[in-house]
Amino acid sequence: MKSLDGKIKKEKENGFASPHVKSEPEDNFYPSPKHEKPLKRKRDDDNDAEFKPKKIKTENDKKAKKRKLDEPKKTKNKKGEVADGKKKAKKEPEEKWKWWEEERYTDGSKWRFLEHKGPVFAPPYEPLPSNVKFYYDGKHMKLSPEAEEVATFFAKMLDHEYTTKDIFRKNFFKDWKKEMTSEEKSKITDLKKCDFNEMSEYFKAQSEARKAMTKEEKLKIKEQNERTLQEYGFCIMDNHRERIANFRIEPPGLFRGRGDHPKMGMLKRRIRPQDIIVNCSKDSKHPEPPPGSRWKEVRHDNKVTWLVSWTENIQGSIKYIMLNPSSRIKGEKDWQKYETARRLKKCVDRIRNQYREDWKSKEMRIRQRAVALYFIDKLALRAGNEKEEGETADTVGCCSLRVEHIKLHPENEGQEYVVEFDFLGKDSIRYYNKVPVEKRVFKNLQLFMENKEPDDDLFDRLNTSVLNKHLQELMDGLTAKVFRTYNASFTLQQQLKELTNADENIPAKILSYNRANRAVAILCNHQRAPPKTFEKSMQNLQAKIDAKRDQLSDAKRELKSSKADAKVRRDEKSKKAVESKKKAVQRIEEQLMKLEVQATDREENKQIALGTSKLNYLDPRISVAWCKKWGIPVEKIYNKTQREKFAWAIDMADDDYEF
DNA sequence: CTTTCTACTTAGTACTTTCACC
DNA sequence: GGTGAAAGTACTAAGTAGAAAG
Repeated sequence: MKSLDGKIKKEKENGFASPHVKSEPEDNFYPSPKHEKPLKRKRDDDNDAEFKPKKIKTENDKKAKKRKLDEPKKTKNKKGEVADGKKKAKKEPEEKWKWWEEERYTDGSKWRFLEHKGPVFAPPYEPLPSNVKFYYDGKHMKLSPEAEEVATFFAKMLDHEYTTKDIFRKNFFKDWKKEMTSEEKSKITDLKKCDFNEMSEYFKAQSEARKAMTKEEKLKIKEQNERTLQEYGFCIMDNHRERIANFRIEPPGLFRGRGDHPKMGMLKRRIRPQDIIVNCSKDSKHPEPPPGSRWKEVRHDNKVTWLVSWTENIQGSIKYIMLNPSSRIKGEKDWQKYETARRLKKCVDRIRNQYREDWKSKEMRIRQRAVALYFIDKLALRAGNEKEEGETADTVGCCSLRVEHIKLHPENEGQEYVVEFDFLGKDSIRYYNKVPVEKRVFKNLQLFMENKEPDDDLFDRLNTSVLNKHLQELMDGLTAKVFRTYNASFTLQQQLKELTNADENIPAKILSYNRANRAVAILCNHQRAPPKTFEKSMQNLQAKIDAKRDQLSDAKRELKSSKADAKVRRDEKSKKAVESKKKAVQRIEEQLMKLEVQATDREENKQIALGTSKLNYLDPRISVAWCKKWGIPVEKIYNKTQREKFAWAIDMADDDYEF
């Protein structure tokens, strides 16, 4: 039974960042070029933009435009753009297709026309030069190309800790042997006797050489990449040229799952044309397989969004090539997600009352369902599908929690009915939290845990499918994950309201935004490994602070002496000197404060990742509205990629948007 | 009903580029 | 103009959820 030291855990009081003021690293803000949007069309005048896919719904009375052919946009690279003249920041957006002003398909189909060039395969294996040798038991051994390739995968990871892990080594060795000739197999029987060092050194040298390339060489590569992107990185879907997210096939290598993965080290095999299923429209120009090869299959299924798929050999799951988040097909779905969350907002009170009632149910399954839902709602836990044991790392979500993952404290640090959670969630990220719960919940948990072993399911009468079926009855389209979206977005909106101070300048407001964002990230338990350079960069910052302090005391001393001087001399000049010294002191004090605040900010962000919530949980219209309301350029909040993904929100949200 | 399959979203990290500073 | 940190991007694993199969 796991008992964790109470001190290691991070503080996590359901979520809110401590309220210091801090400044963001950067503070050269351009004076808001006022994000002008000529009166956007209103999406709906009745009530909030309802987004119901699969239902016939004409976007308010407005006649939606037909999806018709407008010329595919040329996508120039940024360099080209700069070349063609003064910065015309405004020019691009105007010619962008506004898919959100068009009607959606209501028949479950995802497209009418789809044409693409197929995937880009991993480059073929290049055998090592003959001077780079592999040694077995101290003796040079020339490997067959197949065995050599797999050996290089291991050699490339030599510096990594996981090549020392037993499971990794065992899995690797087993799969490596499969690639060996029978001779090799009979010779190489012990991984410990394998010396990959020359190979490893060779790759390091290669990567150094790559870094040391001349400007011209680098540019050439860049141009080649750009050509590949233009050729394979886009497709035509319903008359629009859309960016593909991942048009390159995953190269072979050694699988590294996250956390304690039983399959780590296994060989991820090379994908060939005959493994590939292509999806496109019948009347499109079909992608050509590489000369001398053929596709596994070409199909024309417009009920799905993917262009290419293949089955991966580690878990046997299917991988897909799909479109970029900026595409219509992803954007519509994203928008819809937030509309579902907004519908939940309207009925969440009812649902909460209902599950509270259900805590008293005489049926065990209903009580379990109600307690689980309470956790999902209050703590933003994931649903917790069951997983095949031994196939993946041992992680859980709400429905799959086991008895060993919680501890009950009738009384803890002055609070009653505290539940202590400690488990590994998605990506083997630890979730640790101590939360006071209502007495009824507490009593129910005691009941659920009675006569169970630590590794028994806490909710033995519940799974995600049962839970979701129930949720579906409470609200159309409601599933467990909607609660995460809802609570995240709601928290952002509420925190922005609370933290934004009208009198503050733009950097301070952005700081507040980041704080609100951080509150959500904490709620959703979005963590990251502290950056490798963290300690160092923290030290650098501290050094800067110290230097600033010294500078400050110097300045103060000077001020003092100039004051004394002025007292004696009593002339204009020395008075002026005093004034300027005063100013200097003030300026330095300000700078010092900023640095200190920056340090706090960075410290607070050490293990918290803001990106995931920003990209996946926060209704972008809340952020856009906030920017508009306070005259903050959207660019301060969203970088270019993010602005492309959220173009719909940027276009449609007014400053008074309410989630 | 349970299990398996499929399609899609969400996730952290490694790598690459940009930017601020000397 | 060189360097190191920060920002941005690419990558792909790991989830959710619903449908199909057994």
